[in-house]
Amino acid sequence: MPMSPLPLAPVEAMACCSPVTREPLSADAAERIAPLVKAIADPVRLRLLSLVASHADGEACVCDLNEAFDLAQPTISHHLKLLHEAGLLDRDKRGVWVYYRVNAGALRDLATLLGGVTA
Amino acid sequence: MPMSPLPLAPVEAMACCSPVTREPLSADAAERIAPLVKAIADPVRLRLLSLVASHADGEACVCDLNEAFDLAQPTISHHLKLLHEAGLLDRDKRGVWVYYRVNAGALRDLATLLGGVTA
DNA sequence: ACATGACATCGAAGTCTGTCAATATAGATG
DNA sequence: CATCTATATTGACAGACTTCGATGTCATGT
Repeated sequence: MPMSPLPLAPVEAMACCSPVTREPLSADAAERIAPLVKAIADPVRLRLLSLVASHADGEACVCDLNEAFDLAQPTISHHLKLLHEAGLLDRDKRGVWVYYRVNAGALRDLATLLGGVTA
Repeated sequence: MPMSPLPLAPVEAMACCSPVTREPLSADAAERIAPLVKAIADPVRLRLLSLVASHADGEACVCDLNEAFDLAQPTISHHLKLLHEAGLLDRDKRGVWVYYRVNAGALRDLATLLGGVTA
């Protein structure tokens, strides 16, 4: 399938980076940004993101992540999928294992968007 | 009621400010932070926050906000309540009108938390 | 006192979300 | 090929979320 019209990950579709507090967000922009924020609006996904980000080598195997939670494996898999689809986690399959690493740019854009430049 | 044990707005309950990407978030911390993120994980609330923040004098009357949306008044009222309860919007009733303004500190803490210091 | 206008609260309908058990897939190994 | 192991997908269910119309509250004006 050569360059088919894949749905962009939300993070790639962001107008990008003028803080939300600078000028009124258009309805369209809000609709594009909200799913990104929603992706991290869950305690499990926050911890997953945090675990992957702070893991040695900047990546973590699903097997490691599963152990960190008291949840069924499909549940973790589901949350990882959401984070991946939002563009916040990159996926890399090596052999039988799957490694996730954070998309630093995406996370930075998100922080900026939320008024980061207030400093 | 003198200093009764009011439930803290989520933003006041944050351990505060070490970026999510620095070290693994504890389950407790994640449970405290997630509701805050959830508060802005909706297109309408994102726009409300943005409208209030970018409004002249840094505050906006509910009457102004209602007009900006194609939604019923109770719906806007509901979203404003959520933002207020999360500690992101301050509420100030003057006469018949109610004015909301952003809690800049809360928003900044949130941005920092999401890895703002990545720069 | 009564009416009006601004905003909040309530209750209900429909949709979305988080979770699990069961099952599928796909690489490694015997 | 058969099997085991790591991860993903499916289907189902309970609870949470968004929205609305109806109603309540409170300050102001007549």
